[in-house]
Formats: sequence, structure tokens, C-alpha cells
Amino acid sequence: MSQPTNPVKVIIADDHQLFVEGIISMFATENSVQFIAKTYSGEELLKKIVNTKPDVILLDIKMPGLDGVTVLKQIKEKYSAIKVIMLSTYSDFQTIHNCVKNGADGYLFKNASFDELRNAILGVKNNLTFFPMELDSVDPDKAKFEFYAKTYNITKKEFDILQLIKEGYTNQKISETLFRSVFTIETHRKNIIQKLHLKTSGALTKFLMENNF
Amino acid sequence: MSQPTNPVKVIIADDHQLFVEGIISMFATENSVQFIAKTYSGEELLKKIVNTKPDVILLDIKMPGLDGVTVLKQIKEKYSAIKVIMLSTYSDFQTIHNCVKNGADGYLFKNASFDELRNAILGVKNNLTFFPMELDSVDPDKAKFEFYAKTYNITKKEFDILQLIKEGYTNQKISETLFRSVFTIETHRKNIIQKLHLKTSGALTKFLMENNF
DNA sequence: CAAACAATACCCACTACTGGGTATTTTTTA
DNA sequence: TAAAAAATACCCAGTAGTGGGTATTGTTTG
Repeated sequence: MSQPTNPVKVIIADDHQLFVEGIISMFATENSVQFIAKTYSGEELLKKIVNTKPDVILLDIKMPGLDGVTVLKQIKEKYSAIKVIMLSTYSDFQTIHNCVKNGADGYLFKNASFDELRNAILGVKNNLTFFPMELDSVDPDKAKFEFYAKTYNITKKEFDILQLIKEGYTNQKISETLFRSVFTIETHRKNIIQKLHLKTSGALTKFLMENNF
Repeated sequence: MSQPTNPVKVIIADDHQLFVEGIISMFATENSVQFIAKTYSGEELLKKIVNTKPDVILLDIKMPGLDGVTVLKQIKEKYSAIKVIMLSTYSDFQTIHNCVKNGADGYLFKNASFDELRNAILGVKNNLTFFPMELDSVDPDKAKFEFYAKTYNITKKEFDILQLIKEGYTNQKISETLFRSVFTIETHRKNIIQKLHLKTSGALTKFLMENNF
């Protein structure tokens, strides 16, 4: 008979509301982990910690206002018992070094699977650290590609083309740059727009900028 | 006969190199103000202060790495005699409140004229503060429009249309939203692209995102 | 070694935007 | 109040991208 333990109490802090809601709903039926609060900023988090003593905090590295690293420092100063897992994207994972120095117990890329997230939370609760890769061996470009491959099914060629689209290249220019027919690029562009659930090229450019592609 | 005084020694810190060069060259023939150093980051600035004791520092609010407010605090702690003027855009001017609290001697919008800048520098050197407007009365949207009007000669209508282009609207959608003919919107879009020295709509979207429009 | 996936390239009809015009009506400002 | 600036709307020829196909050639991988 499995040991019935108290669920791990977790607070999540991330300015992307949809992301927060998504995570919480993923854990709705998981009784080893219980989300006791959600916050959309560092300031909010620091306030909520006082009343709702959590075991683990999931903390976004990049937030407007108080950023993750600053918040991490303050948490570790005042409540050293609380475990903190940093959430990062391919673009700000360089900052993780800084977090490790400041006492983070683990980090996760935002495209992590449910199981990875669950394991990380349960792990740090049991005083383990959770660092999924050797930080120094992470190639930012590769991490970026893998993020898009995993999240949107983007292929390598499509990824390469996205780099050029982001620079404002027309299909014509791209075809010259990559030594391919314009038709090929048109096909790729169409597939990309579909995979990202977008409508127009304008929306695509916007997407790339907003997501710091 | 006018009193020949020593020029005010100034350091500028801003991550936009072109902006920095522009400012310095504007003051090349101005002998009341002398730029003794330029730096492109907060870290760099803190190092350079040690050797080159400046009278006044022009400090960008938003920089990668150490941001302006953090740098301001450190300067005012260690070298309280140095005067600091914060540089801000319409989009981060909310942070100015924070700077004032932390001892800034003045602030300027980045589209300020030569005369404003000169007056500010000479002013703070003489222990005056330089706050061009009541901060609470600044309307961010208005400040934003005025920035684009001043910098690129963008008109109000063009500004409104830019908001929609940024959202990824086509000319058709914009014409429906603003109850105007598509022809009108096409004309405006053409003029906008010209005024911003751009080529394509893709480049325009990119511009809007990069400049945090 | 097939099946699945990725990359390539093409067709066609259609929509969207560009560039270079012209021209009228408002609105602002000197 | 006359001149300048802004906003409006149109034309036309041309380029760029969309949407919905088809189809061939590599490349993985179960």
C-alpha cells in the first residue's frame, strides 16, 4: 500500500497568465502536488508567500518589474526553507548561472513535459536539486530550435527560414539566400503559418518578435 | 565679458551606440560641456567613474544587464556629488518615479532637443533639478505619440493606423475599423513606410516591435 | 525495407500590398 | 483669411503572399 503523504504545496509566479493557467490545470488531478496560489508578478509573489507558506515556488526568470533573480534572492534570504525552481525559455537560460549562484534548487525550460515538472517539484521537496542539463553544454541556438520543434513541430528548414523572415526578408530574398526556388519558400512559409496557427505574414512577424525568436 | 568657466565633464551610458555617438557629436563644438567618456552598459559605467570623475552622468533607464535604476542607486551611494540625469523613452518613463526616489537629479526624454539637453546638464551642475514635466500628468499614450510625431513626423491618423498595423491588421481590416476607404489606408501606409525609411510591411512590423511601439 | 516525414518544386486563382501618381476636402496655423 | 498641412479617396501597373492543391526525391526510423 502506497504511503499517503501530504501534497507538496506550490506557488507559481509567471507573468504569462495562459501559461500559469495551463500548468495549474495540468495538475488538477494530480494529488501529490497542490497549487495553493498563482501570481503574475514578483511583487505579488513576495506578498503571497507571507500568508501561504509554500514548499516549492515555480519562478519565471523574466518578468516585468521585479525580475526572477531579484525575487529569488529575497526569498532565499527570508525563507531559506522554501525550494525554488526557476522557469526559463531558451532565450534567457543564460541567466540560470546567476540563479544557481543565488540558491535556486532547480530550473526547467518552459516547454518541459508534465512528468519533468512533476519530478522536479517532488525532487526539490526532498532536498534534491533539479538541473536537467549541464548548463555549460547548452547551445542557445540548439535549445531554441528544440523548443520550436517540440512546441510547434517546426522542422529544421522551417526554423532556418523563420530566422530570415524575422529579419524582414521576402520569399524572393530568402530563396536567393538559401539557393532554393521561390515556390519552395512559399510552401515552407505556408506550412509555418499553419503550424503556428497564424493568418498573415504580419502576424507571423509579430509572433516572432513577441516570442523573442 | 563672459566668465570663462571650466566645461562640465559628462559621461553618457546608453546601450544604443548610435544614440551615444549622436549626442556626443552634437556637443562637439559646445565648449561649456565636455564628454569625457561614453559607455554602453551599466557595468562599464561603474568602472569608468572610478578613474574619470565626471560632474554629470547621462544614464539610460533601460539597459541590458545592470539597469539604470540599479546603477543610479550605486552611484548615489558611493559618489553622492555626481549629478545624474536619467534618459527615458515614452515606454519606460513610468520608472522615473523610482529614479526620483533614488536621487536622480533630472530626467529627459530621448527625443529632447540639443538645447533641452544642454540646459539640463548645466542646470544640474549648478545644483538645480531638471524635471521637464509633472510626472503624474504625463499621459503615456500622448508621450508616445509626441515622440513619433517629433522623431519621424508621424501624424495622428498615421499613429492610429500604426497601432492597428502592429496588431497585424491588413489594410482591409483597418479600413473597416476606422470607417475609411481602403485607398485611404493604403495611402497612409505608404506614407508611414516612407517616413520611417522602411521598405516592406514586414520591416514595418519588425520596426514597431523592436521599438516597443 | 517499407512507411513516414522532410524537403523540394510546381500550378492556379485570388487577395494584399507597392510605387507612383492625381485630386478634393478639412483642419490647422501663421 | 490665405497658405500649409493633414486626411481623404481614387487610378493603374506591378510585385508579393495566400490557400489549396499535386508530385517527386531524399532521409529517417520502426
